[in-house]
Amino acid sequence: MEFDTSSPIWLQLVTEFSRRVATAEWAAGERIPGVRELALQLGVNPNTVQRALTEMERDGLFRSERTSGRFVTDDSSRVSRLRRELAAGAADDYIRISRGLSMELRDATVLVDERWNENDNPNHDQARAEG
Amino acid sequence: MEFDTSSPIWLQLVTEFSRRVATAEWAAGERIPGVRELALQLGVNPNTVQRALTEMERDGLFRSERTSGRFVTDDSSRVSRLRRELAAGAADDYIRISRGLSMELRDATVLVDERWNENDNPNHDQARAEG
DNA sequence: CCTAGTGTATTAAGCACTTAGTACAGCGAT
DNA sequence: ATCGCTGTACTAAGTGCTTAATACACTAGG
Repeated sequence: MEFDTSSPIWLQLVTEFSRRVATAEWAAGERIPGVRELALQLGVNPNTVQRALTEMERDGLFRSERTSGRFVTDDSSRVSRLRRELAAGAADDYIRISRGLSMELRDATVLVDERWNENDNPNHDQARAEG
Repeated sequence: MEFDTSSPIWLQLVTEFSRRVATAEWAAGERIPGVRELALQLGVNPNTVQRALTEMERDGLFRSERTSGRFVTDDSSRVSRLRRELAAGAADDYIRISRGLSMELRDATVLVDERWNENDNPNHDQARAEG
């Protein structure tokens, strides 16, 4: 997996793991790979994976059984709440930036409409102000 | 100004200064405050402001005259390009996350519609997965 | 019993970011 | 000439992130 140097890797792992839980790629009640294996797959240090998972455990997304592994919470309502929060958070971020640019609601939704299908190609133009 | 501890302050300054240029809060050709005054207003170190402005200068957003100050570029097409890039970048981020959650285009646009007006209140619920 | 695999904890090193403090060159106004 | 303001540069200290390398307690399987 590719990581951005502009924010801590453990935070990016929280985002990725949250996505996996929210989409049931890691289903409720299921055991997830160990910290060492995840670290191998993701190309990071086990300590960094541990950091991310510990934070998420505080939020009730996982429970860890000290010798048999780590499991996604059984509470499926917790999972659907996570999914709603992730979507709402992304929308709010977009809204905040759009309003910061003095855009109108219609401009913001039209822009998403226009760009939705162009984002199939992973090599798409990703120019930013910070280049 | 409030800063997030999860990414470098100088990067957050690039975002904020870009917004100011894109909205003509800092108009094309206009002189902007010095690094020391900006640092005072923003509550950060002058070196951190310097770092952000130097990066943006590389992108042609500013020119600095060593003794009289720093000025927004006169090239208004450069400014409008910046504005388009900021909006498109925000939309692409939102699209990427939405698709990562297996959402449909209609769900994504409806969510922005629903949340647009609620984001007037700055004390709005900002719950995230990472707590 | 013994081995392998869990989560967890600790230490040391390197790196980037942030800050405070200081300094210098150049220009304009007095 | 002097003072004040500019951008710019440098050092030192502190902090957090990341990694490597161990180590420990516990349990399931052989």
